Amino acid sequence: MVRQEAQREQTASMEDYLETIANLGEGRKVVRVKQISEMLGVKMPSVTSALKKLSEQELVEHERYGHIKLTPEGDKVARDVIRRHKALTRFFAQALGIDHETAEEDACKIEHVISPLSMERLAKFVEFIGACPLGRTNFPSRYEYYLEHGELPQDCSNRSVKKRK
Amino acid sequence: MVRQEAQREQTASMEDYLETIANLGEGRKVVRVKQISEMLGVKMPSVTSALKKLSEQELVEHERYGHIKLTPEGDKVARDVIRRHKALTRFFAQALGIDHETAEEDACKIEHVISPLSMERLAKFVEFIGACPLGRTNFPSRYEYYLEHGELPQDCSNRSVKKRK
DNA sequence: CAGAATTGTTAGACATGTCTAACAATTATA
DNA sequence: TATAATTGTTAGACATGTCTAACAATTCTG
Repeated sequence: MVRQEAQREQTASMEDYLETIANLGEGRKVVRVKQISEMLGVKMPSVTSALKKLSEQELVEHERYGHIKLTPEGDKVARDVIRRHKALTRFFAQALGIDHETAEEDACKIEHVISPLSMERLAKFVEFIGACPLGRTNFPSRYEYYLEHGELPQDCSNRSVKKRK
Repeated sequence: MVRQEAQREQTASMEDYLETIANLGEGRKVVRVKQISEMLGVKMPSVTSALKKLSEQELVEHERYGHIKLTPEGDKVARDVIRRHKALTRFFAQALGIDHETAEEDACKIEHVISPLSMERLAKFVEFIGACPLGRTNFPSRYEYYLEHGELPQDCSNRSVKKRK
């Protein structure tokens, strides 16, 4: 319950800017203030202002009216945000069966606040159910049945565990 | 990626205050500014200021130097935050095997940003693995093996699925 | 019950991050 | 290439939520 700001390196906002710049810059594409502003749903002056802060921290290279580019350090931070984002999206979509849009929205929020430990475990969970056929057949199918019918499938009781031959 | 503030009823901060007041008030206990401030790790003037806002919204009853109490509406909001908090804590602790302290911290953050759909699914997931013995035996035990050894347990491969008799 | 200790409030500063309005630079095009 | 359209920046307002310092009320205690 205690809210003792865990001294994150970056705020959620700044992480969003870095993430967006990395995504827009994929494949050496030129990144523009306008694009960033549209992607994040903010006005251009907000972007300019964020770029100024990120430049001061040497996470972004940016000169007036000029190019926008992540520094190696900025890229490192961005990659990490993107890694969390992807793992969370996979979790919501693949493990919980959430529609992709909602999965994305939740990932966007949670990526900024989740602890490294939970993040790691969550990623492993997704890996696990993807990799383990037993996980896949026993978990998702019965889980989906449960979601749909609100009660456990027939073979899901203490008795059936033993009885099965 | 778009950050179009989903018009939450309350900000994360205000939700934290409501949640804390509800928790401190359990069993008709008197709630004090000092306690709230300690619980949330903020100074007392921050609490006074938050109480003023919440009073204006009629979520809290508070008179100068007097009692602090949730209105029925405030209680409704607080209960909902607490419900999310508990479900998230259970998920991290019971499903992912995270230590209780970290589970709490993550719940505290995520409770303010997760979508209703994901929240519901996540709760159902925890219910499911708690209720379904097949879920329990097939999922957590192999999952834990995977966490510990970094690779799948022996009976977890396409071959073994068929072979098992 | 009076002074001391504690608790609570007010006023106002500050940080973050957003916005609008006005202006400047760049780019496209007639 | 001059002008129009677009893109980007600056300046400054505003909202949220925190803090410190100073003061006020309440409660404890000798």
